[in-house]
Amino acid sequence: MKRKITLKQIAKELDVSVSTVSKALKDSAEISVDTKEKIKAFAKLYNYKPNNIALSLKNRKTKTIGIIIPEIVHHFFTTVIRGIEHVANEKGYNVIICLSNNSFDKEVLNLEFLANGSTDGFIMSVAKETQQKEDYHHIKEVISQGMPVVMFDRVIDEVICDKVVISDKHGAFEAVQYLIDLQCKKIALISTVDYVSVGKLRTAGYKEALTTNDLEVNEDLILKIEDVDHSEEKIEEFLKGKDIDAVFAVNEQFAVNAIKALTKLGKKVPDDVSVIGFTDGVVSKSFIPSLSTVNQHGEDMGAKAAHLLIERLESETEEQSFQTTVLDTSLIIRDSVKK
Amino acid sequence: MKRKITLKQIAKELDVSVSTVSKALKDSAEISVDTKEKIKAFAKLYNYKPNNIALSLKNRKTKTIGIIIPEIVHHFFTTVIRGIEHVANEKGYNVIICLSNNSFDKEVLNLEFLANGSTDGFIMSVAKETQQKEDYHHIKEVISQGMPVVMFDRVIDEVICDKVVISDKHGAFEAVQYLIDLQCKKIALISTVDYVSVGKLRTAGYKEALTTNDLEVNEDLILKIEDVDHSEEKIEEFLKGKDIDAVFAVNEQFAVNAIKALTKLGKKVPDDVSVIGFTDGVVSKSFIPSLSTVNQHGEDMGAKAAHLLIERLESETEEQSFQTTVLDTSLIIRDSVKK
DNA sequence: AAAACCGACTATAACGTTTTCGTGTTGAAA
DNA sequence: TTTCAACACGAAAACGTTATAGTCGGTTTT
Repeated sequence: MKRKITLKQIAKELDVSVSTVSKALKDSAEISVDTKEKIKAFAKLYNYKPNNIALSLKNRKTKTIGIIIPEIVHHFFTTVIRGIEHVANEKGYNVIICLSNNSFDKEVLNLEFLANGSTDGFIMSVAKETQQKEDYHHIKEVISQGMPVVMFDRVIDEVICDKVVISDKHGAFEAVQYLIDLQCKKIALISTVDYVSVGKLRTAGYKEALTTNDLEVNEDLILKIEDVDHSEEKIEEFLKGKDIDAVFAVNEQFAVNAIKALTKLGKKVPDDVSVIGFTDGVVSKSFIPSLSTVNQHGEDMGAKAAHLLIERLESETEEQSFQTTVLDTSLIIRDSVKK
Repeated sequence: MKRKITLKQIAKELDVSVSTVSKALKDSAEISVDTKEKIKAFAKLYNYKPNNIALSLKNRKTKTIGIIIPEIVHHFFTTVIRGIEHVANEKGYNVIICLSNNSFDKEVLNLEFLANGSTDGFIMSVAKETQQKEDYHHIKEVISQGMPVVMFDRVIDEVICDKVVISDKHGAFEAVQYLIDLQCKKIALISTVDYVSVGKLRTAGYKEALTTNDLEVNEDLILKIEDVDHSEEKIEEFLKGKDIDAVFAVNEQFAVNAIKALTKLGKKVPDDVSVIGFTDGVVSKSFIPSLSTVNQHGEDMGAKAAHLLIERLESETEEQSFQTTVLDTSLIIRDSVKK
């Protein structure tokens, strides 16, 4: 087993100083052509590559981006990661991914740990529990230490940093407007509890669409789900006996479960009830009927977040103005709505 | 903006040496109680945390694991990541994830880069292109440099290292056996091209189940798909006019597409044709009819891989015996097969 | 009272780089 | 011959730690 070779070892072998080796490999003009060639050849032979850790320590930058997300087994988040990873790689950065599992404590731990030299900045979507607790000291802390943070999707108004979001409210508005244009009048909403920022915003969009069209907001037609795991029963129970002609759900799973429940209850989708979901995942395309959804363009979101972060990392000036980029959603109409 | 504080700064402030500070914070007996308390209080006040990079350089270990996978927007791989992340975290390791996007070149780059000090070892599933090229020098290279590598799912026999796989062949065998037990006699197989190791193994399991039960292997009933993106049309074309009573597909997508195609062709699933897929993802549960699948237990796989890697990282002795762990699959029977 | 010991520190080296600032040897200009 | 660049290289510091090996004043041992 050959260990990785270092400058020092090369220097010793060739009987020159470490500085000479370093300079030679950087093709410095200070070193004679002969020596340079000799050193380069030797380095190539032994496959010398500078040690990243040593470089990180010296340069005080790691060229890695920390990503902290609540969940990894999650289609949307993975598309965001793909977007981040793509531009990060293009710009010579690596990504190190930590999962909060929606736990506040784990988010704090991850952030603190990565902030101690492991990364140059963060891209994160905060944990559900964090949003619930409304405790953001850990994020503010790393920001105050000079680490740039870019938040996406689940962002915190109170924390001042760059953000990338979609127009949740507007996306929901458009979806509901589409349903209204189909002559739907009794549109149910299946949402999450309000402390999840996106749930709240999408609910707002739903309500706005109704009132804009002079339809009444009927709280009986709104279901807020706390526990995703038992959503299926909850949704079925909720829809039972309800007189509705459309359902707008704030995520893919809820939409699918709604269709299942409706089918069970003897209603046909899309003939009796039209359904639109949020977030375009694998299920939407495959499902029968294929699901109409609000596409969040996760990959674009990740790419934008990465650009924002890297720009900040590489700008000399300590810009104090932060921006919130709002990405458009797009409505994908498939078979779950009337034609 | 307060920068992160260092030992040196603390030492200067309190007018002691750096060593004293270091020792005090480690609660060394060499330092008087008074001094220790003073230093600890100060460190706490300024929220001192040792710099990971410096520690990594000093200790020659980074306490991070590199994960290299072909794709991130992929249910199975994310479950594996979750498994890895879980045990890694438990053992005080971080994970840094790189995507090969199924490209050989990118896999090489990632591996080379991470091997230069960034990680202590690797957990990887090789890129499709790598399997096709059969060029594994990059993996052998890092192994020969003393970096432990654990391969999972798509493993390479030719590379000597720890491996975690599922019993692809046996899983396929069981699924097909199940179909045979249902009295199915004309079972089609939808697989991938042979250079993808898992496709090959699952095909072998399919064939073995047939021959064990004295059924003939009919190559006309076997479809090998190269390009996943256009699988839907390919599958429809393949199934058209075929007289079959069951389909076994080597992944979730193929199974779903098969059901769709069958439905289009006027056949009922499961009444006319039973379908079993491989890999239990989100679609399987949601789909109507819900899909029977061979569950791969991705999370267990990740956990096992992480355990293997960490064990090797932390064992003093340079063990030369490598093990291949074969995890059992389990057949999940849902509505896509006859009862 | 000399020798040994002890308590409480400090200095130094090391991990692998890069970079700034020397320094000794040429060859040429003065 | 002296002076001075130019050249080719080396020494040392720095990034932030930790571990090993001092150091030094004071107390115990005999």
